[in-house]
Amino acid sequence: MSLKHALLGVLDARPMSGYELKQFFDSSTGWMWSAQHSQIYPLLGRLEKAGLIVGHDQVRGEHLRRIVYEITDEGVAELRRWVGTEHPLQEERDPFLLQALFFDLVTDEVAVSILEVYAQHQERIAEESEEHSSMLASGQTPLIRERLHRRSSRERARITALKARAFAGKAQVARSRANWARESVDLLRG
Amino acid sequence: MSLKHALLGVLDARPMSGYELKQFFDSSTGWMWSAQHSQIYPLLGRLEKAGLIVGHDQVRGEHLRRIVYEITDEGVAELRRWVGTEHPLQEERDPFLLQALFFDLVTDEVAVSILEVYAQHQERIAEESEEHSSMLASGQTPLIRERLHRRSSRERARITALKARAFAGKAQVARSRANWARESVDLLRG
DNA sequence: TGGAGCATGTAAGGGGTTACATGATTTA
DNA sequence: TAAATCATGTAACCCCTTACATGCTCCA
Repeated sequence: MSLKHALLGVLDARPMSGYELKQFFDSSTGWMWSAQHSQIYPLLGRLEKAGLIVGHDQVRGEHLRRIVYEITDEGVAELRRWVGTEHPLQEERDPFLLQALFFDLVTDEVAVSILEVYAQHQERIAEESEEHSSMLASGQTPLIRERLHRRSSRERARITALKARAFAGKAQVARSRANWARESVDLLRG
Repeated sequence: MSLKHALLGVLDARPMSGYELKQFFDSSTGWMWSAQHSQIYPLLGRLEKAGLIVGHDQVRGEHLRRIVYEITDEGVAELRRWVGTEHPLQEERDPFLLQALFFDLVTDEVAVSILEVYAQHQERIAEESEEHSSMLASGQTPLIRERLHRRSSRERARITALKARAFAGKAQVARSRANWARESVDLLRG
């Protein structure tokens, strides 16, 4: 139920429509979670039925309608409960490492070329996450500003520090994957 | 289609039954992939229908039967094709980092306790993967011995090096997650 | 006026987990 | 003889992706 709590977590900053949520997920390399709109819209409906969010209809122009969802007190309570709970830590399942496990079946050249694309991809994620982390630390992303709006300065410091930490984690993992891939390339070229 | 190629990759070392494959996946913290038997048995049937593997019935005692699957030449070709292909690199979706992103909703104590369990879990994965990596490097796991059976010593060196590298990657990622969690604990404790 | 973007939905199908179900063989 | 292990299957359900489907509004 990660998407559920990803939605609640964003709506805890400010009310949004399904369309806005989708755009937010797509920004900065998938934020920390992502989903297709076909998954978001039905889930928003279910969350409303469950009383965790409430939707308000808005009209733009004559007929273009959208539903802006706001988190309820129960929604915040559910999010807090989920965050404060230890969840079973599932097995790592990394399709790329599975592929790498069988690199002996292809030539060094092929393996190197696949590893280099992977390394670049992970480096991009690492850079974007580092960037996002420092933006959060200095309270410069649009959403963090809204989130901090009615908080005391003590709370603000804690919130920004913890959000920045999470993205630093994403960055570190990506950096470590990239380094491993670069080392592997060096080894194969050795 | 990762499980499909995980199965082919193991069967490329030696023939196995569904039951043995399941046990193999469960050994050493989920190997590089894992699956429930309810997913394995039907898939083996489909792979046989597709001609990538062939099953041979065996009987133990009077009535206990099992089906031992062997990879075919087409199976090896399919595995090689898959390994030599660049696959779309999907978004990172780490449920734990999502949870960590909202740690500001709980007390430092709760966050620390959750982070410590996570750190221990990742450290265990790192240790087991490092161990497995060096076992592979020295050709000491049961499966790698079977895999190397009919290979030249040149091939053997390359195969063990690459398999060990893949598990080294798993270890590095887990280590990096554990380090991040420990750093986070230090930060929260001030 | 046409195309990009706004906005929301449903349907089909694959991958994965949990639960249901059955029966044989070995070992304490 | 009872429990652990061997051994294989099906069914229901959830999450996610891809595709199908519709209509409005703003701007060049």
